[in-house]
Amino acid sequence: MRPTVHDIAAEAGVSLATVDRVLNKRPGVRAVTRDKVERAIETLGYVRDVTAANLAKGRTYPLVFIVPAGDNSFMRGLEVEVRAAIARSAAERTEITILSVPAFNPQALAEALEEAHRRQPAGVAVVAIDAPEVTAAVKRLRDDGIAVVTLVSDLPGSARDHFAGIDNIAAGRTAGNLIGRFLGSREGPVAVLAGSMLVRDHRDRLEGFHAVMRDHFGARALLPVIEGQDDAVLAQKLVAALLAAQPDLAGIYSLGAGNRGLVAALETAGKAETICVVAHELTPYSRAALVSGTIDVILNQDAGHEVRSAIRVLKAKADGLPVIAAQERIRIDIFLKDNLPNGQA
Amino acid sequence: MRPTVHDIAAEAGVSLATVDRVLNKRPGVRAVTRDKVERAIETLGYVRDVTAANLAKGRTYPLVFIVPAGDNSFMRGLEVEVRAAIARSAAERTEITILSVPAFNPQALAEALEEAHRRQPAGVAVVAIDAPEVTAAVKRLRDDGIAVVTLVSDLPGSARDHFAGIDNIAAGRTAGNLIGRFLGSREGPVAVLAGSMLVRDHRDRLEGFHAVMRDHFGARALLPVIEGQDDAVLAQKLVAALLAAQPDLAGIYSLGAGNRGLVAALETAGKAETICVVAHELTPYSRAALVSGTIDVILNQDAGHEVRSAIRVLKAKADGLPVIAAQERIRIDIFLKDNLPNGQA
DNA sequence: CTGTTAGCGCATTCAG
DNA sequence: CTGAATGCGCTAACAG
Repeated sequence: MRPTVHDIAAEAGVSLATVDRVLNKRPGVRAVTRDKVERAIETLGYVRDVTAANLAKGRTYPLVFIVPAGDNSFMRGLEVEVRAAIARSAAERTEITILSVPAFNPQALAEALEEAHRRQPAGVAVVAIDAPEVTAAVKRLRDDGIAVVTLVSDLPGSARDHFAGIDNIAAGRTAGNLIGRFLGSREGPVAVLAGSMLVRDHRDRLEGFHAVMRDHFGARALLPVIEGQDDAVLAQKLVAALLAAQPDLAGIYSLGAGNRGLVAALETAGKAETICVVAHELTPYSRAALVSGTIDVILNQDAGHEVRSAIRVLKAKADGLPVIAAQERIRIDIFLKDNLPNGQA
Repeated sequence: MRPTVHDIAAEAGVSLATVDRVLNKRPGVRAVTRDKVERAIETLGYVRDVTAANLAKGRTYPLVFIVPAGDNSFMRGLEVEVRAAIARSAAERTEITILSVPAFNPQALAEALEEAHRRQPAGVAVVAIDAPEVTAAVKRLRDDGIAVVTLVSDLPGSARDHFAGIDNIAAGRTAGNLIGRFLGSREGPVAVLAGSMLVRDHRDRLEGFHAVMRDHFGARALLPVIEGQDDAVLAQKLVAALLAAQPDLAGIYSLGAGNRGLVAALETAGKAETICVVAHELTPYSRAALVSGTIDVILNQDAGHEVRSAIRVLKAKADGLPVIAAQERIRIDIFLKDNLPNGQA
């Protein structure tokens, strides 16, 4: 049987309360006494039973998640994962509230952060927009002792505690490498379809993509970026125009959402098979297009992992505990039709 | 505050003990009483606090992991993950023993399973070899009420409760698709380096690979499989001979271990840059070769995920609880140099 | 500064 | 068949 607080109390010749005080680094213990207890902890090899501690504390963590509204499938999937986390609230001692905000609207996001602030939660997770008013709102939260984690899209240079998302520069590089190699010696330019340069993740992906294309596939022409606002209808219109204007288009990197529109345009133009397409995020639509062959590769971030990581980090920060960075790293998944998971999405 | 056993006892007008009896489906409760309690549970929306239950029970799960010995980096990484799980034993209420056995030796493995049996654990996780004596030993464990999970390599047709590993046919297909597309119109045959056809995972990968090459890249010549016994020295010798015999070799699919030997042979022959190589398992060696460009793609299974999944399943089976299959699915990771995680491995 | 005591939510004797 | 009482390992008033 592993040692308990009783054992260390006996070993040190003190009471339970004193042991608890040094265990939780609370004041009101003489240095000598503290030493005795710490020695006992050491010699007995005591490790605290966290679940028992939580049971006794009865502590819960009120958290707020701020997620963009709209019909972006990835964001809807993200919200599903947050709701799944809500379903686990009891076991995880969390109380999660979801705040929905219009997409690509810095003003609205800043207001949502204020709303979150008013609720005085232990932490806030937010899909960020890279804008000064957002950075300012995050700072106010932090100044008030509320932990902040950016989710999916980061806010570098802000006071946020942590970013729960993928390395988007690496994602862009991966896309470039795959498109470059898949096209091989085949002729024709490559286009990029983005959502908006207002969000950091899209900017980073573009940067990584351009870097690889420049360094390793310099002969390949790159067309100017198209911004589809992550909107399926707009994306379809823009891509249709692109296909008409560039009959010899060889590849498309779709680094944002709106893949439904992209796929529709490709299929309408009868180009589904011939153009090499690398897209982001595994959703029911993109999945179908991968299986049918319209999309060749999907780069994905696991929204479930991101949400669970954000919660772990938020709880740790709220308790002033350190975070094991390596454990919280979100991986860039690569899916071909052959390694598609059978499950959800 | 969420309802507790006390609340439901009060609501149903019975004692705690009775509530506990129906909660844990123990006998000795009249149907009427049981109904009353179940109704109370329903109306109050009670959900049991598992951590408190575990605390009260003080139950632990003795588990045995059987892992092949030798200098196979992947297996050593797997063992590291099992040791990490041992470090978490306190929190997870497990007591894990590791048994080491010579690789590719069905006889030795069957004996290790007997040794595990003697310890009377709640469950056994085993990297299987597809052989009758192993299947028989697994059956004896199961007949004795001990849960069995195969790890990494499965034992289809046996009595094992679950397989914690990837879909190796899909992995082989993925490898075929990537090699086929990367080579494009380039001429030259493709070779396959395996460990041993004695283990199911290698056989499955080969099957998937052949299927895709046949169906989608029919023009590409496939050389007979080379078996390197997952041994670096042997693999190096065999690959060196292959390179000498096939000067126009275009690609290699390394579906087992022994990548150190493969890489050494390629670099010695000065073919590191020119031949397209797809290999399995991210280890320090394969990682370095991916970064240097000798290996083009690494397919990986996350040993940490596999170990954690095996433990979850073993505990659930030991308690007679169902397993959520989708949640325990192990994904096939694809790594290019661009999306390599910075962490371990 | 230190000790006593009473729970947290649940499981389990042991009586009745 | 059912209930009262006790304890799991830890925390938190409240006394001293």
